[in-house]
Amino acid sequence: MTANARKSFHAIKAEMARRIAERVWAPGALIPGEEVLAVEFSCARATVNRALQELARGGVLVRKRKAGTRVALHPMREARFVIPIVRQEIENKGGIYQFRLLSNAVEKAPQAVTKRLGLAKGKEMLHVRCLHLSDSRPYQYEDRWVNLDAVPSIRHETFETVSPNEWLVTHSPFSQAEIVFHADLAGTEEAEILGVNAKDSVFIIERLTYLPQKPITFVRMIHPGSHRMVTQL
Amino acid sequence: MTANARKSFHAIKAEMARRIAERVWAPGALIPGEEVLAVEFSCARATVNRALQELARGGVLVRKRKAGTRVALHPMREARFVIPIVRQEIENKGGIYQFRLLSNAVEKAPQAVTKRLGLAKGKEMLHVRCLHLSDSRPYQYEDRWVNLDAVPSIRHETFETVSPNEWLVTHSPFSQAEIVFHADLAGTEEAEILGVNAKDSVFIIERLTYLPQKPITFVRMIHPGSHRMVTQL
DNA sequence: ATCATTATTATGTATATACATATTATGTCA
DNA sequence: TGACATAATATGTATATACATAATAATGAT
Repeated sequence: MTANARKSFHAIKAEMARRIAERVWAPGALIPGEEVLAVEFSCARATVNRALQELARGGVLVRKRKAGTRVALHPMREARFVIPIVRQEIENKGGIYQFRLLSNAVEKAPQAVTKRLGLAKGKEMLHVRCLHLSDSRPYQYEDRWVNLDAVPSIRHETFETVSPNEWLVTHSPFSQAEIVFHADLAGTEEAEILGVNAKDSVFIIERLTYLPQKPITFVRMIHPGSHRMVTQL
Repeated sequence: MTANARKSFHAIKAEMARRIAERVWAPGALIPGEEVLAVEFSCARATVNRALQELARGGVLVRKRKAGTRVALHPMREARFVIPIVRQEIENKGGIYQFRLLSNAVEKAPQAVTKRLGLAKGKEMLHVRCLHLSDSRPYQYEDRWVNLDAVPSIRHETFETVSPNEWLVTHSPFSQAEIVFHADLAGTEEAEILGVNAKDSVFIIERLTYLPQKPITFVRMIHPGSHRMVTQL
């Protein structure tokens, strides 16, 4: 049965992962070539190749042409966070989602923003601030600056029914993004909006999005310090 | 030239990404089937398949058998953080790495730890605390509990030259892990160790690692609030 | 010996083909 | 009409084959 069992790349990948986990293939060791493994697993080289490539992408193997494949010495394993829109995030956790628009105006952007986006100092941008609530309790304070040149149509949006977050997701694509996580202390304004004490810790996610050569938006998403971002790997 | 240009799945993937970004393929829309695309790009279906699968994995496409492929409506794009060992992280940033062992003893683990790992309350575990420095300045305070049943050989390790982090990476594999990010205020002890003021914000990464059915270790990695985790996508 | 050139080799990718599988659409019978 | 079996279909995967590419090893000329 095992001899002629269906040899899917999943099974092969799993078996190879096991060998790595159980040190049959030790860290740093060179593992057999694709041809050899294909014979061992009695499958096509392409199948082995796919399994190996996925493991390499996961960071447990390091592959180099001609040099061969070896077990990663320092498994810089990648943690993958899925970043959904806030509404989904809240609803997935079983909360009731609401949001409150705090302000929506065209203003001169502060230098911190224009600099990050590579725009001219003092540029007029759309500044939208809103609060996302889960079960009527503050969940995330969103402070967003939008480049009007990139998304001119946003100028006439009122954000009465749809949050800027969601509006942008469905109206403005992006091709590149930079995400930063860090911790900070709540300022008095932030604290008041989030309903926490000033000088409490907050968890901040900053996101910059671009189209090639065109900055679109800079958001600071501020969570109370109790917020937890979880991922499995 | 374009007609007979080499049609790699990379190019095809890029072109499809462009179409999605520029709304040629709108969010939620059904895109052509693999066969059709293969004809359009004049390549094999397998090549189109690979491009589509990678885009689906990135979260911009949603595929379902028989139903076809459509552009994700709410692109829950995944952010991928590579989590290297601290030493590498510091050295990559051009800093000089050092670490200081703060304590290393077998103790009864607090309930917060045993509970998270699914171990018996009051279990004896190895408790190792150390400080990682970048250019002689505190970078990360590592507070770790290790399940001695899973890694008995760690008992006799002194961690004089190699940090517990690195020791475990090279001596104990894991197959599953859970990672949590959050923000908090520094306690007096943490503040002193990290050289920051008590009640300053700190950025905390918690990691639990397991082998199937066997908890290995629980670590709290505490950074000064100024720490930033960055990723591109 | 040193350096440039060439062969070798392991991985990377493309292709045609075949079959598997999940899901939807269809049709049949009660 | 509704329940259930059946066909149709798009994606998913496996395979043999061929060639591309990167990196190393071997070779030869100076």
